[in-house]
Amino acid sequence: MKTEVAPKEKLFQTATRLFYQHGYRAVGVDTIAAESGVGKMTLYRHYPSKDDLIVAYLQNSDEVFWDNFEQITKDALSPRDKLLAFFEALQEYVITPACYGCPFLNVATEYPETDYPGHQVALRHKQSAREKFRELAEEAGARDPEALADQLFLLMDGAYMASRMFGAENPAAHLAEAAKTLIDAQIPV
Amino acid sequence: MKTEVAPKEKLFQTATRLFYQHGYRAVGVDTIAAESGVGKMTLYRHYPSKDDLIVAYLQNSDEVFWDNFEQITKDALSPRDKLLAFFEALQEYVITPACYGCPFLNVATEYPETDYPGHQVALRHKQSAREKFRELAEEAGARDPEALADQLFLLMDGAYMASRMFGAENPAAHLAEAAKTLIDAQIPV
DNA sequence: ATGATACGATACAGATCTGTATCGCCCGGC
DNA sequence: GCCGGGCGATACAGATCTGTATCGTATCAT
Repeated sequence: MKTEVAPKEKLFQTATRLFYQHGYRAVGVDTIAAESGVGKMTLYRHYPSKDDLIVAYLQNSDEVFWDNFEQITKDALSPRDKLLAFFEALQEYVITPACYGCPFLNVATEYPETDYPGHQVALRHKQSAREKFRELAEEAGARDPEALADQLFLLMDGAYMASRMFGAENPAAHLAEAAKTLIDAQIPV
Repeated sequence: MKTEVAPKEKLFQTATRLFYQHGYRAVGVDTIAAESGVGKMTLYRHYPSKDDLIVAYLQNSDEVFWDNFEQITKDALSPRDKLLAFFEALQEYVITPACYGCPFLNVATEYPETDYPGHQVALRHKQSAREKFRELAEEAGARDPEALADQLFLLMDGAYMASRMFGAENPAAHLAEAAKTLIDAQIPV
C-alpha cells in the first residue's frame, strides 16, 4: 500500500475538474487544496502561484488534445478522412455532459489580455490546431487550404461554445455534417 | 447647458465598455463608478447590485443586436439574401478592433451556472438567434432548416470567439464564404 | 425662498482571495 | 534509532471586492 496518489497529482486532478467546470477566476486555491484533501502549503510547494497551476493545466490539456487527435485520426486513410474523423469525434464529445467547452477559449475569455501567461498558452494551442487543419487541407488538395482550415476552425470553436452555453443538448448536433459540407465544397472526392 | 449626460447613462456606458473589453468578474463597481466620474452610491441607487448592472447591459446588447440585424437585412430581397447579408456584416465586424467577442458567450463562460441571471439572458438571446436562423432557412426552402440554422449558428459563435482569442487578425476572414457554402448546399438558388 | 431630492466623496463592514508563516506529525533513509 | 523533509492544519497579512452608512452640497420645483 505504499503508492497512494501523490499530493501533487491530487491537486492537479482537482484543479483540472474545477477549472474546467466552473472557470478560472471562480475557483480559489483554498477550494482546490480543500477538495484535494491537501494542505494549502503543499499546493504552493508544487505550484509557486495560481497562474502556474493554470498554465500547467492548460499545457496538459494541449497534450491531451493532440493525443486524442492522433488516436482519432490514425486509422483514417486520407487527409480528408482525417478531418472528417476529427469532426465526427468532436461532435460526439461536445454533445456529452462531460464537455464544458474548451479550456483555451475559456481562459482567453476570462483573461483577455494577450500577455497573460494562460492566454499565451491558449493562443499557441489554437494556432497549432489552425495550422494542422491547414496542413491536412493542403494534403487533401483543397483549392484554398487556408480558407478551408479557417472555416473548419470556426466550426470547432462554435461547437465548443455551444456546449458551454447550452449544455449537452446543443446546436453542435449538426457539426460533422457542416464540416463535411465545407470540405466537399473544396476537395474533389 | 441644462442637459449634461445623466449619471445613470454615464455609468451604463462605462460599464458597457469595461464589461465588454475586460470581462465581468475582472471589472469592479468601484472602477465603473470612478471611470464614470460618479459616486459609488449613485451607482447603487440606479442599479441595486452589480448583477443588475450586468443584466441591464446584456438586455441592451440584445436590443442592439436585433436593431442591427434589422438594419442589415431589411434591404435583402429574399430570406437567403438576408442570411448572406447578416454573415457578411458579421465578418466585417469581427475583424475590427472594436470587436471583443460576444457579450453573451462571454457571460456564459464566466458564469457557467445556468441559473445565474446573466446566463439566462444570454441563453434567451442565443435561442432567439437560433430560432431566427431557422425561420429564415425555412422560408428560403432549405431541405433541413433546423440543421442549416444550427450550422450557421456554430459559425457565428466561432467567429465571435476567434475575435476575442486572436484580436482583429483572426480566422473569421472566411466567415461569409463558409456561410454561403453551407447555405448553397441546402438551398436551391 | 425653501424644502426635498439627487449627487459626489469618503469611510466603513464583512467577505473572499492570494500568498506566507508556523507548528506538529509521520515516515523513510542512513 | 534518529533525524530531516514532506505533509496537513491553521493562523495570518495584505489586497480587493460588494454593498452600506454618512455627510456636505447643489439643484430643482413649489
